[in-house]
Amino acid sequence: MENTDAIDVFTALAQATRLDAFRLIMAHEPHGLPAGEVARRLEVPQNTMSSHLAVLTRAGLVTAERHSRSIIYRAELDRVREVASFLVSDCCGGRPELCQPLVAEFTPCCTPGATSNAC
Amino acid sequence: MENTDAIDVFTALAQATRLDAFRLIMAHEPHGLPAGEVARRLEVPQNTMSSHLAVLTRAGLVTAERHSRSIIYRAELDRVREVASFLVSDCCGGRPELCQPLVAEFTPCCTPGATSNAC
DNA sequence: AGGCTATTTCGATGATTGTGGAAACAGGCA
DNA sequence: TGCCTGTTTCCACAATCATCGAAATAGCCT
Repeated sequence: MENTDAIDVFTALAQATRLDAFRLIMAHEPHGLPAGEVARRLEVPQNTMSSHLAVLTRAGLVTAERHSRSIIYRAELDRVREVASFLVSDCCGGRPELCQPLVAEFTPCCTPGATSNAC
Repeated sequence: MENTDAIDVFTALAQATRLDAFRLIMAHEPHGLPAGEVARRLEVPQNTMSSHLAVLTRAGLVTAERHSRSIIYRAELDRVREVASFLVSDCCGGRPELCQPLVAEFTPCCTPGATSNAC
């Protein structure tokens, strides 16, 4: 993940309305939620919410799919995982054993293909 | 973790210089790095870096400790874990089995006391 | 005390961002 | 076609933020 991608993600989540929107959308995985419903539940005008959803979309945190007249937004949880891994990727100067178990949950032991908790 | 705490963390990381600074400090765990050294390595004036480090500190992402004339900054990786857990805490409306394995690395299986990968 | 180094605080400037009214666009239905 | 609903784009204003020169603070040394 590029540095600028991570900044887009953090910028997207660094705003109260957007953070609420993302968490609301995430709470509705895997069904998703239409844009207007997000605006209504958070009591924000539709056009304001629309621009916030656009920021979340550009950051890769949600995806939009048209369904008749509504546009359904769904969370991209892989993106969260990517950015978390990015943050701790070169922790401790490449000697991860130094900062275990702080990063234990982010890196090898739970990723697909790992064989044990012993990383 | 409060909603506002998460926003402070994301705001702190949503800026190129601060993200670089945090990752640099994290790369020097557990020894830490003096403020001037962070500024010098990232080629940023000391006072500019000082205000950025203040933001990171207020967000709880780093801690400062005076050591003679220098002020040593260290990363608070627990804070990263906290905010990651916060993000996925009510994923899928409290039915986490619906979005496994997306959140597998964040939650139970690798936390202290867990007994297996089978969460 | 005086001088030196490391760091922070103050203050001002230019740039970016959140917000929401108004208008435009897209799709369904009569 | 015309009308309605859901959503986005355009635009402008107020507020917040990043940057950095200058001054202030903190600590060590002679």
